[in-house]
Amino acid sequence: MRDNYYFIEKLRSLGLRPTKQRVRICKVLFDRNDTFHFTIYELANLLKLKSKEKISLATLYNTVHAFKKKGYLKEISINSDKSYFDTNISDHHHFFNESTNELIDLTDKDFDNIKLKKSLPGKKIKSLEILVKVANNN
Amino acid sequence: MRDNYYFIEKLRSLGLRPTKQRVRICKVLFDRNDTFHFTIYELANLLKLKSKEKISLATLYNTVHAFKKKGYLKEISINSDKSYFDTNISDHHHFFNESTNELIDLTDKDFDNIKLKKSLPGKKIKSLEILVKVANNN
DNA sequence: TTACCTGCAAAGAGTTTGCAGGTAG
DNA sequence: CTACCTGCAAACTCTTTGCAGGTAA
Repeated sequence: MRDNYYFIEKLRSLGLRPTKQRVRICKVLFDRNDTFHFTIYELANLLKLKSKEKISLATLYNTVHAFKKKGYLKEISINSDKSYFDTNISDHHHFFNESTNELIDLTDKDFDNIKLKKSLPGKKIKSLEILVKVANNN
Repeated sequence: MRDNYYFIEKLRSLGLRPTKQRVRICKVLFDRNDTFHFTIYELANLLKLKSKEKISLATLYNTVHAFKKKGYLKEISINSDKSYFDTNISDHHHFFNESTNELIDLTDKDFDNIKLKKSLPGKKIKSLEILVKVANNN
């Protein structure tokens, strides 16, 4: 759907050098219709499926954090032993299935108006995230 | 405010043996007017201030998790390198100050009605937590 | 050529675990 | 007495870092 050139330009526009590792990571993360959630470990596995040329863990961490810093990825606030990232960078919320460790997107439209009536003097609001924990019935 | 006997009974009522370590931990966590947020490391420091008799890290982790399991403590969902716990076990929400790693309570009253309009078939909602990330102006 | 990037291995941080000895009921 | 609890050290998992070699501009 998107060719290497698209991601090379995208990376350049973010101020990141379009190395071949970064382009490969982009293709795994962004060359698809739907956004998705992933851990570094899962990303490493997706990359393995696509190509035998290994990308080192250090590079994965570097790249994912660079993407996050540039706003190309979001990190999700879940208390977990690992970090979860999201290719959906719009303001939105999540279901977290505790039985399966699965994340599902929620949008503002899934809630009646969310309006925070309190503010903290001298502090700026960076984000408002709702996490709805669910578990399988059984 | 609360004596050892209070906590011994409390622990028994939770189905936990009232060992002297657990009673000491209870006094640090619950023998006060206000609830508060803490990490295991901070709890260890609070205990050090109260007494020279050390409680091992393993026991702290065991006890905090036992308390959480029994509903005597809550764990807060923040993406962080460490786990944050809360002696306020009521349903509530948080500001998280990214500049200082400080947590501040929010209640339902600080929001206009929060009403989730979506549900997942076959799944039960366990909690709904809002995390408002803030940063210092400057 | 210069600043940035990659990859390996080692280090680091927080947390969990195995097990021997101790304690509550 | 028996099940549970504590404490130490080692192990584990995820993540970060130092540094040497490589690559983009």
